[in-house]
Amino acid sequence: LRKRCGWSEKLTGCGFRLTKAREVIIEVLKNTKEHLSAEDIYMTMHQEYPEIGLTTVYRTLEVLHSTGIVDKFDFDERRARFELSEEFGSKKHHHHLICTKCQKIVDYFDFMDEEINYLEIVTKGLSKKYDFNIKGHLISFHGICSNCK
Amino acid sequence: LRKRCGWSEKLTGCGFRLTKAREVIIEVLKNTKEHLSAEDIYMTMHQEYPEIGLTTVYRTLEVLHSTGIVDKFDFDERRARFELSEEFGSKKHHHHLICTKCQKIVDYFDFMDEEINYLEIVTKGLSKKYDFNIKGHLISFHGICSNCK
DNA sequence: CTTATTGCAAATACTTTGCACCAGC
DNA sequence: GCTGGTGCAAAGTATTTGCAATAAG
Repeated sequence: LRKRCGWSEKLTGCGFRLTKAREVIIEVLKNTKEHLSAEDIYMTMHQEYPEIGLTTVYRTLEVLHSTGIVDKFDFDERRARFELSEEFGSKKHHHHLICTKCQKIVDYFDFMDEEINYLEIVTKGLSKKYDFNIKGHLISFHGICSNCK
Repeated sequence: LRKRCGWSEKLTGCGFRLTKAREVIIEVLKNTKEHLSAEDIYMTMHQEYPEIGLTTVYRTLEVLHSTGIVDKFDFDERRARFELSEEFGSKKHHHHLICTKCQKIVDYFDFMDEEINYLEIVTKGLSKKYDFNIKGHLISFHGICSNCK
């Protein structure tokens, strides 16, 4: 029987303190469907919480990432992008479809049966073969979107 | 009937010139199994070709990437990494297994049947559903490797 | 009261740009 | 010879770090 924990329990459980900045940043991530950069997050909160600096945003994201509360993505850009992990966000697990021309990113959630089947089998196979404790995966397809064709 | 072209034909075909720097950089990429960063490449050539600067390496990689001769990867690092694309390199297409602790990257080539089957079907399905012209994919699993467990 | 957390400024790391010169074709 | 390619130095951008002040538990 596993207790269902919120992000605050997870943070305190890992020895981190609950602070305004952390609360606000999680709130921002909860209220978007986008993959936000550190600066996006900073800009969003800055009106209402001008006392929270960009450095804190970076440091908070690092903490939230290390505890598994947010996922971090490196698309083919310079900056990293973040979103709440499946466990804590409203967003279900998804894969990406990236346009290499306009950089638009489409999230898709509606997996085909083959996709689910594949992941299960291959995760198991790889874990065994390479003696890895696999925690997750990142799948993205790239190409040219309808607008850019 | 499509003519099979080497990288030099591809470059000139796209209106780029053949230069020493481009030749040497491709040579470096051919002689490694690793995913090299721009600086890795620069360091490797620097002994023998001290007249080629880091800037040129960056600019060349940009050209080679834009023409599809090299693939560019953003792992969970600050720097980008490069390798010859399947068409021009000796390395077959592969997926990645990344240790989130020590950052070790394992390439795996030995796909299970499910993996190949999956990719074919899902690529087709997504192309149609999202009206994308899909050129490729990037698949990585992450977790803890045997050493770090 | 103890120690993690923060803001600011400065530092870092990687990458890009401006410009004058050089080299493919 | 025309135009793209290059080296160098300088600028740019995302991110990290040092440090003294502050706040969480």
